[in-house]
Amino acid sequence: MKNSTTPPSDLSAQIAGSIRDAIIAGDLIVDARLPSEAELAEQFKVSRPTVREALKRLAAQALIRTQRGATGGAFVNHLTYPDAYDQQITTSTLLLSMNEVSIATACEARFALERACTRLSAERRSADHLATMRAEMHRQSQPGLSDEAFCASDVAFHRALVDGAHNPVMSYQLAGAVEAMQPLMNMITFTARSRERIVTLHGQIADALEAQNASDADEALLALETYTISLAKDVLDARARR
Amino acid sequence: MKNSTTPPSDLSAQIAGSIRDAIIAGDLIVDARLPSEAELAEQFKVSRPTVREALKRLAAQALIRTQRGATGGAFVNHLTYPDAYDQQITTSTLLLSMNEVSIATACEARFALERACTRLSAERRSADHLATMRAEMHRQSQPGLSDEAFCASDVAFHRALVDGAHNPVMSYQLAGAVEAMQPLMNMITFTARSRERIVTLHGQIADALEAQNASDADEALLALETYTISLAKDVLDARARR
DNA sequence: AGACTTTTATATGTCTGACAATTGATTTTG
DNA sequence: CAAAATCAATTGTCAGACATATAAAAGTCT
Repeated sequence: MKNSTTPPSDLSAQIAGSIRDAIIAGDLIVDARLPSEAELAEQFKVSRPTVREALKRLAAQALIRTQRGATGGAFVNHLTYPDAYDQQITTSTLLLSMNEVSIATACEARFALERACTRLSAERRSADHLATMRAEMHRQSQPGLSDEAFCASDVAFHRALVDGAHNPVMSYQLAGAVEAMQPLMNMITFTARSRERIVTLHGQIADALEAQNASDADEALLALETYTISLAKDVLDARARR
Repeated sequence: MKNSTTPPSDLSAQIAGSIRDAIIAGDLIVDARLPSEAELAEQFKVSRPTVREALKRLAAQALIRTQRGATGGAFVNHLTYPDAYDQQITTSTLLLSMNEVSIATACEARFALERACTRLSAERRSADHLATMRAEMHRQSQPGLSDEAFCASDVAFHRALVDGAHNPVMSYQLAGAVEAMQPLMNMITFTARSRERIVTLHGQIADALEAQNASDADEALLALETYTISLAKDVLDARARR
């Protein structure tokens, strides 16, 4: 954690850094109101536009929110899980798309992390989660489903698996891993045959969780990982031959 | 992933969203130069300060970088792993500190995710990673080490464990989980006795990885999780009695 | 007195116009 | 031809102004 230092230039970055540090250090607690832009400008000896640029930087990270009006101003934001999800997903998606991460590497990470949930999910999954998983499996079985819709349903299935662990921190961490994969997965064309196999494996996972059998779920996830990677490999090979 | 919509207000947020979407969609590739601020202002029918606020938002998320001078401008940034780490850690730290996440929940998530690495780490760990782990264990054994330094060394140990999996996506995902725990861990006072126990468990983990025995490493990690949670519980109980 | 309306103060949101600083490209010069 | 001076384009910063939203205060009517 050393993102507090800023290069000598860029006053707005320095100011944003100062305020961010104050928030992280706890000097500014949640819902505390920052001084007005005019006051900040005076404090930091800069103009208001510069202060505003700094505040926009913080707003982009969901660290503060602003409100207009008489009692308005910039307030330290309560970072909610959905806020954090969004950032996590945006960052992860871009990271994968800009770093030539192979599908194999991404899949390996994703399924390894998902397997981390099986113990807890097998123990704690509620009827709700099982129902969601079954419902998504049903959707995945429907003919005429577009590849994109199939992938979206796949994500929903796995989200239910992860959420079944009833650990919000884990759900948050894995949201990025699972959802960021979607653009990569969308490159794959799913045949009727491959969909059938995937749904079968999903069924095994759901069954194992319902029976609270973590190791069976692990095994099915591992098989799903292997199968997904082989599907992706086929796509890439076909593309290379072209 | 639905962070593209923006509330009707806040022109700079709308513009930032437009550009962000263009980047994510691939319309703007890495290192592509955006139009100058003046041109963007004309395109979006707003003033330059408004455009600048939008660009600062994107810069805060490391989506673009700016350069001054004749051939300067805003360029689509190559999001590197370190960039992503920093954001991940900042977000995770704030999320934990602002949502009354119990130490037990955070620990559970962290160790579950770390156990996801043991299979791969046991298979692929290099001599380098093992050496780092041993070195950190040695540091942790030194008397007179502050609690903070002990925690920092603990983080380094676990980072080596995670990096041993040789999967950068996984390292990135776990950087947040491990480092974000540090502020929580810093609340714990480590006695000589508890340090000894932790180092022993670290030794078991390192030994298991060296022997490429994943399940032993799993077991040691589980024991470490249990022990860490019990230590934290003691601290909280003591604080509650006060 | 109490409820509704108007005013007012304060804050952010946006615009205009200007100048400073940086930096690559161009031109000039030795 | 090479080094130095100049130029041009672009971001960084500033000052001042007006627009707009919003809650509190003041005023007004019943």
